[in-house]
Amino acid sequence: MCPEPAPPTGAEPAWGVQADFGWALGVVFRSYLKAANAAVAELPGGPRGYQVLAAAARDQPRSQLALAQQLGVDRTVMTYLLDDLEKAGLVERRPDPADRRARRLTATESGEELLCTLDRRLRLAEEHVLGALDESDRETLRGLLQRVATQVDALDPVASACDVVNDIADESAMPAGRRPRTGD
Amino acid sequence: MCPEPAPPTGAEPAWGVQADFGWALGVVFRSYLKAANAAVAELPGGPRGYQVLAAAARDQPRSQLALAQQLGVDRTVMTYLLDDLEKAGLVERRPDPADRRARRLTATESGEELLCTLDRRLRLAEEHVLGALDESDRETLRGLLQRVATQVDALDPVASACDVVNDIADESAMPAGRRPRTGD
DNA sequence: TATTGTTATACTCTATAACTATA
DNA sequence: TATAGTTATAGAGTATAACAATA
Repeated sequence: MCPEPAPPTGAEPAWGVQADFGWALGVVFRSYLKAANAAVAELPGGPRGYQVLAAAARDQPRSQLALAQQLGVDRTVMTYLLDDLEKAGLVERRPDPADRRARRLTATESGEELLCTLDRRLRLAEEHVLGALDESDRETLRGLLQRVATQVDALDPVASACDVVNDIADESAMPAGRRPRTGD
Repeated sequence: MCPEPAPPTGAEPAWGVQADFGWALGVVFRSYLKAANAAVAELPGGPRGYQVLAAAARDQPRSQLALAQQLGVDRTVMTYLLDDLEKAGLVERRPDPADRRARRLTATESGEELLCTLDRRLRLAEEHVLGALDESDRETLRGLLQRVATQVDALDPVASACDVVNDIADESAMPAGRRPRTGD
């Protein structure tokens, strides 16, 4: 009395959770995160630090806040991240001549060098995670993820996907008597 | 002097991070996580609670520990999760007749009902996240993720991907003078 | 008055260690 | 002695709120 996510073959034992999108996405993400973590372990801030460093080197963000929003982190976290990266001599905070409240971000030479190395390692980590696929399928997966991510990011760089579910929650009938704090 | 991830077209401003696999994967994952969070917000333990409930209903795990390992969570976390789910009357811990240390897990009727509803909502959340793709591309993406996840999960249900990077770290030349605590 | 960035504080999540009851 | 489960404690990561400087 519930269509169950329909296991691919139906013969294997212990399917259940394993058959769904969320599970697969989570496994792949955590696996990549683990590899990426190891790849950039020496960098203050880990993978997040990498994104900040990469943005500083290539996007030359106009302010800490702008970068924080672009990466979907709190602006206070950005402060800590930059403190550590600057202490390590990888990025610099420079005053914005146009707005003395804001700070421009740039990568030092040392930062750019390190970024090169990290890029190479991350590429290897990525290929390790995608080990199950041949090059053609990897390209396809990368492309599809890119399309989804781009749209999601365009719709709402950080939040999104959340309001929708409020509608979903209203639409779908609850098992009666169980409908706790919605504003939680 | 560094091959840079090669922006797709090369004309757009502010590419950088946006062009890489890790970024796309992270955006998609967080977006789905947010939607899933909202979809199962009323369930103790959120998405993790859902996975436990689903496993209890469909896999009938032989022990808490077995399920914890299958889901990649600490066994202490499993205790908290089950405490809350049991308190809500959704799952039951029953003594394993074969091993009086272990507990069998089953979903209550109330739990199965709720699971139905949540499955439906998660399906909607998933489709919302994949809004950029037509049905055919969604199938492709699901299939590819499934293949990658299955292999990753088979190689190492929890860890994996980590040792590899130790090799990577050795292989790749560091910018000299910068090679902090490896055992961190 | 609103905004950028910083600091201090509190909260959540997760992991660690110690304990029990079984095997 | 080793294992399943629980509990208590500590740590990392994150968010909240208050503040200073500037717009």
